[in-house]
Amino acid sequence: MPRQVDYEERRVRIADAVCALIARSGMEAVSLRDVAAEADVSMGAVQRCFRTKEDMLLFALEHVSRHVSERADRRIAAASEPQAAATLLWHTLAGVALLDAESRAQAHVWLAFVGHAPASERLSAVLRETYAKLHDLVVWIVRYGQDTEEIPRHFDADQEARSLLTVADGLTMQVLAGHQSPETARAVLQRHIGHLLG
Amino acid sequence: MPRQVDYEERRVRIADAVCALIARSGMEAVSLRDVAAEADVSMGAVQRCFRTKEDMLLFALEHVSRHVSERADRRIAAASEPQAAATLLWHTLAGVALLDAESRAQAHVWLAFVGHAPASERLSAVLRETYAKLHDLVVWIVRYGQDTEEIPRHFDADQEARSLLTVADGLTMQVLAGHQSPETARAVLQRHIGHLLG
DNA sequence: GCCTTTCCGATGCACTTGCATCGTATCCTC
DNA sequence: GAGGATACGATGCAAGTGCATCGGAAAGGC
Repeated sequence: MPRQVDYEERRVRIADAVCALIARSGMEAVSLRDVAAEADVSMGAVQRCFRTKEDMLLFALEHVSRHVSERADRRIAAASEPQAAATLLWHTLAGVALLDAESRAQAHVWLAFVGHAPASERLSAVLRETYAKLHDLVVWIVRYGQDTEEIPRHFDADQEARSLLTVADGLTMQVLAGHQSPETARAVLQRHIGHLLG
Repeated sequence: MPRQVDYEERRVRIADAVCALIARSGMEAVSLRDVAAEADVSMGAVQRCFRTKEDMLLFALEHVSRHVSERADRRIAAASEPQAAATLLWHTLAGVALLDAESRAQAHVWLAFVGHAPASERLSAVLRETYAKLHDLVVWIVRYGQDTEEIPRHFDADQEARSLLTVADGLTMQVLAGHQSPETARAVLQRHIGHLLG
């Protein structure tokens, strides 16, 4: 058998490079050569990992999606002792909104792909799937909050989850656009969660 | 004197072509040739109107910004008889969120430019300026609503305006991403405005 | 009718793009 | 080691990019 390479690791490395490039100069600055240079591999390696450029971009999006989803899931699964629903909502939505500085690149990537969606049905499908998962997650937390009586029963979990996710997305966008600072964004999110607590 | 041309009209025509292309296939599909073809003018004409491609994109963004701002302003200025603040908010924010089908292209453009912002300080400045104007406008409406006693005094106009604009942006994004239909988006917006009415 | 002045469309050019190709270096099995 | 399969990096290539150039078309003043 021949020389073995951890393709998965390399793919992730390349995906990170893609994210960095998108965050720095936007989606249309992503060329195979630049990606290879950023990831510090040869172009041949990139081509071996991904059949086409679109495959590469798709993987990068899935990479970010996975990151966001898993971070949100962990918040819940890892809670050995029960947490307040408000706390869960806060961490989950703050994570989804990608407000902290380290998530900024991912926020850019997410936005770039939403903008790119009409051009690629495959990308669009990944986006919708991720949104659906996040929505279900938020619904679950809201219901959980109602079970623990933190959140009054008269709220419609589905509607409230939709609102919260919308706010998170809006914050992502406005922080990226420079219209809000991460701090004011966090405040907005806090207030919206506060509304649910009776 | 030589043959005269209405440059402004042509610039707008080209900007519309840019928007159409962005909406159809994303920002990175915008080439001078394609723009010229879409606007049904020659490449030479495009080059005469805009010194560089970036100038063209900048004008397209300003075009959309102007469109959004003016539509919002008109809602208020044209109201010869006083309107309910709730109605003003509704129309203004629905306009900003670009929910109707005809605004879909503009929503795409807006999103594409937010994604492109880090690559161009000039673009970024236009975005921030537009956001600032819209924010001031929404603040004004909220205060107006407080003056007419539609909206309780205890609400902080600045904070509420920030929230509302955030929701509008989030809706733009989620509708584009295919996670919400324009109908559910409108419902979310309605509910958020409803919260303000005591 | 001519001439000046502005505008236009085609073409050229240097460069970058995504992808294909190919000889070589690398590693595992035997 | 020897052999063979695999991954690699450099190079090639056609297509497309933004921008510069230039000959000629159109439109008014004299």
